[in-house]
Amino acid sequence: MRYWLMKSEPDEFSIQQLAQRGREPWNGVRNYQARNFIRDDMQYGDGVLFYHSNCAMPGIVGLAEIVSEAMPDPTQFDPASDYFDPGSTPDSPRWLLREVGFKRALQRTIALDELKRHAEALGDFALLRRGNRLSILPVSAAQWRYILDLEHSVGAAR
DNA sequence: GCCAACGTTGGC
DNA sequence: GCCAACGTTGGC
Repeated sequence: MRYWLMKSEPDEFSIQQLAQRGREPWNGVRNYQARNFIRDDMQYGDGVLFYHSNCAMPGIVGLAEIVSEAMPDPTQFDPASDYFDPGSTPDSPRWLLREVGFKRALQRTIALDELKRHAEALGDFALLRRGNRLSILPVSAAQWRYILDLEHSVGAAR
């Protein structure tokens, strides 16, 4: 079992929307490194930190899990989609997705700002690397536990 | 809205 | 294969 952090802009798709729908095909990933994670490294049942990006308080807002195998992202074949990729064919799809299932919302947002203050304890964390723009990134078991412990601490005061 | 960082594209 | 130009991400 592995752990991941997946970013979403709350204006596009929020943890509240995932809570309502229960599960969601995670379409629109158009980065090869993230695609390789989806294809090669994710497994059914993996844990997901749901992260809100590009918003007033970026941070981790919920927990989810991977609930499907990798499958072609249908939006790559749809000319009307923002994610349309004319270079991809159904015979050899370039972009994949997995479905993500809602687990729970966190009791409080664990903000990026707070995570930065725990950078030393978190160790090498892809989210905190300079210039990081990956929308799907790996989380170690130790980082997963540490972050979930933060949920119940008064982290904002530190 | 700004802009640093990064990935992709395309000319050569 | 190099690299400048461009587009995107995402914090601030």
